[in-house]
Amino acid sequence: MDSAWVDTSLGLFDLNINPLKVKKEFDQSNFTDLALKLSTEQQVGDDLVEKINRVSEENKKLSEMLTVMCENYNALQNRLIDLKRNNSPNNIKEASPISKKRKTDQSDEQSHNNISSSNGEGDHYQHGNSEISSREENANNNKKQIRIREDPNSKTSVMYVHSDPSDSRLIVKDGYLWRKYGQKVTRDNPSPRAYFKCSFAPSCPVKKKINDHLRWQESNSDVAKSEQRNCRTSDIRVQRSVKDQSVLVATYEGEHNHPRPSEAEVDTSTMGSNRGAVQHGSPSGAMRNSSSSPIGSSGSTITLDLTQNSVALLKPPRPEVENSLWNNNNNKNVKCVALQHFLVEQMASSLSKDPSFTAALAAAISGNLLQK
DNA sequence: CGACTTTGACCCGCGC
DNA sequence: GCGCGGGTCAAAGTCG
Repeated sequence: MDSAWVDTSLGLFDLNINPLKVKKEFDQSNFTDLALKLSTEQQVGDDLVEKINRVSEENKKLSEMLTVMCENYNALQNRLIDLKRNNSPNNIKEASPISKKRKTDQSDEQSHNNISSSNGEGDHYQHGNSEISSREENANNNKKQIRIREDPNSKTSVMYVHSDPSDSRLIVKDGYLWRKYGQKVTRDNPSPRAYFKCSFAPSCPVKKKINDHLRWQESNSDVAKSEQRNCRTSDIRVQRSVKDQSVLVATYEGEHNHPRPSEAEVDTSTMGSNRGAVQHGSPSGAMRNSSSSPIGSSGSTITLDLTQNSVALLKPPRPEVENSLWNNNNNKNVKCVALQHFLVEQMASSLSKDPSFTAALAAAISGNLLQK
C-alpha cells in the first residue's frame, strides 16, 4: 500500500499510518526518552549522593579534629591546673575515710573541706580565689547544661540540664560513670530524687543527686544540712523541677579523685552492656537511656560561680533559670560576660553553618595534615 | 555469672 | 521522747 504523504510546516507526515505501529514506535521512543531522562536523573542523584557523602566525610573529619582539639585543650588546662595546685601552699591533703555516720564533727568537716580544695572535680578547680569551671563535657545531645557553684568553700555544685519533659529518666550526662544506689520520693516534688555514686567508688567519694532545682534555690541550706548530717565528701542528686518538668537539677557534692573516664570507656559501658553508666546510657527500668551520643556533642554548658565575678556562661536554657541567674549578685558582670559568650557562640554557630567556611576550613586542615 | 538497678527497710538528725 | 523526712543499705530482680 502506498502511503499518502502530507507536507506540513512541521515536516512530512504519512497519512496511512498504522495506529498500533505508531503507538509502538511512540512507546519505544517515549521509553527511550524516559530511560534517558531517568538515567540523567540517576546520574544527578548519584552526584548528589556522592556530594553528600563527601560532605559527610568532611564533616566527620572536622568533628574528629574538633574532638582532638578539645581533648588537647582539656589536657593543657589540666596541666595548668596541676601546675597551679603545686604552687598553692595548702594543697594536697589526705582525704578522710567516708564515714557512714551522719553526725558531723569538726575534724571531719575540716578534712572534707580540704578534699574540696585539693581534688579537682574533673571540670572544677580553684584559681586563686576564683573558681574556674572548664568545659562541661556534655554527652547529652541537644541538652543545655548550666553548672553553678553556690559557694566556693563548699564542694557542692548544681547543674541545670534542659531535657525532654516526657523523658522520665533522671539522666544528666557529665562525662563520668555513675551507679545509682537509691531513689526517693520527696515531700514537695512528685518527681523522685535519684542518688548516684561515682562508679570508681569507694576509691572515689563523689556522689550525685538529681534534685528539685526550685526548692534548692529557695532553701540552699538543705544541702548544707544534709552535708552536715551525712558527713559526706561528695554527693549528687538528680530530680526534675516542680514548676518546669523539662529542667533536671543535678547536685554534685565532692570532688573526683581520678581523671574523667575516656570516651571509649564511657562508650563501652554505654553501648556494650547498656548498664554500665547511668549517665551515659543507663541501665534498666526507668533509668534506661536510649540515646548514647558522643561526648562533646552539640550540647552546651553554662557554668556559673555565683560567688565570683568569673563566669563562664553560654546560653541559658530556660527563662526561669535565666532569671535566677540574672538576678544574682553579679548581675551586671554576668550579663556582660554572658552577652560576649552568647555572641561568640552565635558567630561560631553561623560560621559552622556556612558551607563555604566549612569547605575552606576542611581544605586548610587537610592541607596542613598533608604537609605534616 | 557478674554487674548493675530497684525498692523496701533501716538509720539518723532535727523539730516539736 | 517521738515522729518525720532525707539518705543509705542490701536483698532481689534484670540483663547481656
